[in-house]
Amino acid sequence: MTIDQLDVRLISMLAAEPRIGVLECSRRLNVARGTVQARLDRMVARGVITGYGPDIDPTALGYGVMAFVTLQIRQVSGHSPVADRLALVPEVLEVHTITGGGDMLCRVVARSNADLQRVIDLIVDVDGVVRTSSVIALDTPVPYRVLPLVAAANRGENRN
Amino acid sequence: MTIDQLDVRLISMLAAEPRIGVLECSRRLNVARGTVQARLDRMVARGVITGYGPDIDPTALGYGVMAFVTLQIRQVSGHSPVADRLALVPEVLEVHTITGGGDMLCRVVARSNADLQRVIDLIVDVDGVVRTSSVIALDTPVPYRVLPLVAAANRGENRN
DNA sequence: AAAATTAGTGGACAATCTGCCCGGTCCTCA
DNA sequence: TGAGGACCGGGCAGATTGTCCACTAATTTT
Repeated sequence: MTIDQLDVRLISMLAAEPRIGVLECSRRLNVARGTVQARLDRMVARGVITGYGPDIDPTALGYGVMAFVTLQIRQVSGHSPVADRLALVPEVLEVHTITGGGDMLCRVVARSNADLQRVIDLIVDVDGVVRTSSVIALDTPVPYRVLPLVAAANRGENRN
Repeated sequence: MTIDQLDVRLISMLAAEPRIGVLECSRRLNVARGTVQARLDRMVARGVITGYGPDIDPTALGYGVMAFVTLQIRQVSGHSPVADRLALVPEVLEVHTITGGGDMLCRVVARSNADLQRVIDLIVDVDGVVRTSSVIALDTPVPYRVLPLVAAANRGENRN
């Protein structure tokens, strides 16, 4: 069992209004406060909720350009050393290794298109990176979201 | 001016321990509580902090497979209708329009490789989608993070 | 079938935090 | 020189948190 209906409502509520707090949640959900606390604790313990960190918008920090960069890695070296180096670049927001022999995909941001060139150069300079190919994100019609998934996770698979 | 040193320390602190609260922050930063509250309010108002929502891990929900799908869109239709349809699929976590004539990039998750096929089929079925090409993320050496960027945003550009 | 475990309820407690107000200081800009 | 803006330090009532407790109900184990 992953999560049940109550969990979904709880997460949705917190996602919509993160400031409300446990007590308010219990009131709206018509359950005891201890129940809400226990649910949250359990979800944190199980890794469903990984944190409540503040969400930062890179755009508001002046990083208005986002791009996805695909890296071709020299086969011999392996991924880790490259990933470690990439992690040192602040503009690299995430790195994934992907299917297709020695490739990686990373999301980067930059202050401008010109600045993007600088960031890409930083990446190219990483030892083991053979070639890069980048696409710029022009618009984001669907920003990152998980709520629909949370709801779906419950709808389908849950047996309680 | 975007953010200053105090903002960076504040964000970093909250990111590390989201539960500490305004008062505790003010103590650790050696500033008045009102200052911390004002800083946070300002950053929220400016859009730097977009929220404090709980961070959900799709893996813990049973969605262990992640992939990036590049869509080729029929030129005539435009992006919005396609994006709207994609938004209806819970497994689609985000959608970007990217450079290169009528293309979109989206991140999707699925319960398994077989399930990924189902999700991709859903995407292909969207009217206006001509072709898709997907890469599976095997590993994520650098998970999404913004803190280094926050620190960098301050280091370089700040004038206060 | 009895015992044990688990989840939830309702209540209580002290400690803490929040939102909000104030007066006063310092600094910058017009 | 004045007006703003930012910060400090303090105070206040009200709300919330973490943490206990005893009790019920349902499920699981023995």
